[in-house]
Amino acid sequence: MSANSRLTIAAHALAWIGLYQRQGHEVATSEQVAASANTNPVVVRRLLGELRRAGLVESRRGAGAGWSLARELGSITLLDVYEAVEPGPLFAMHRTTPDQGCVVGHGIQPAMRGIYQDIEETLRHELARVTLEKVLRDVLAAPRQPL
Amino acid sequence: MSANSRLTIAAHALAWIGLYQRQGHEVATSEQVAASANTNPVVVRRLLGELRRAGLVESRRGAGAGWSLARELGSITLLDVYEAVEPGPLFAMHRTTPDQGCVVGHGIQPAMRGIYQDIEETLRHELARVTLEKVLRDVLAAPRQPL
DNA sequence: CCTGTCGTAACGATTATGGTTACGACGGCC
DNA sequence: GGCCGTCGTAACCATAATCGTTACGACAGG
Repeated sequence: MSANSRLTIAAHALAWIGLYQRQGHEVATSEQVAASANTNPVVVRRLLGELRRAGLVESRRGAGAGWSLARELGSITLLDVYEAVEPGPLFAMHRTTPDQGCVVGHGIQPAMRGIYQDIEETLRHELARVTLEKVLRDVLAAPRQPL
Repeated sequence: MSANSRLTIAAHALAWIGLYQRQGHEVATSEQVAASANTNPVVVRRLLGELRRAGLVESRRGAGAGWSLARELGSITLLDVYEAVEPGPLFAMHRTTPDQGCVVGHGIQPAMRGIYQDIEETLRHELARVTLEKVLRDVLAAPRQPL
């Protein structure tokens, strides 16, 4: 499917910022998040920008600038993040219109549209069950490095 | 997500072949299916080849060659087709290893892996609920062209 | 005014998809 | 045995998305 890591990186960023704020800090910088995710600050700023448009985070400019959560981790779900950073549908229709003179060509798109809608609805429901609070909890539950 | 149409075209091909066989024909050619789906015969052959590897269809070569179902439409589910034509996972991890010295960087991948596994399991369950028999039924139920 | 960070444009590398052409392999049929 | 239609598959290209990177203006606090 040529999956992408946008949802993963966005969740990583939110978890990082949430934990950082619980440690008493006001804002986190894209550079800090990028260092943790081992990627480029611009990639982080782009994704956080989409999360800001969705009302999940806020940004401050100027000196001492950075990012902060606009909502509690417990009130943000993976569905919120998914909708913020993943534009299109899960499955695509034909790139060109099927032969409308053929019975199958005529009926296939309405049929698949209905089926895909049900499936995506279920996916959204599953994503909505996972809060970023749970993500951070799972992150912190990972076994420590053995020495 | 840059969704693709592989599942859609594969389902289209199976429905077309199934209906064609119910009309008394032995085999269907990639050219016929491609005409209905309004794409190139090679694209159809490539997808049908993957379905053949999964044991869903059979192909005959030589004169009077073509494709036929290896199973009844009622015993093929969208999950079978999905697994045959969609290689990767739905969501990807980071392209590079996150900073293992950071608590979040260290725990994020195990955490997301578990969450993604649950979600994909639900998706597979939903796909398994839809048989190609139902797809064809929905296709034939599409409203006829009004004149 | 200086400095650190955001915001965003621009570009390139990489990858997946899908369309196309080409051609050998195969197997019924005359 | 040769012909012909179809599969099987390689090769190539166009397109698009993602991700990394560089660059630079905008902004605000000290």
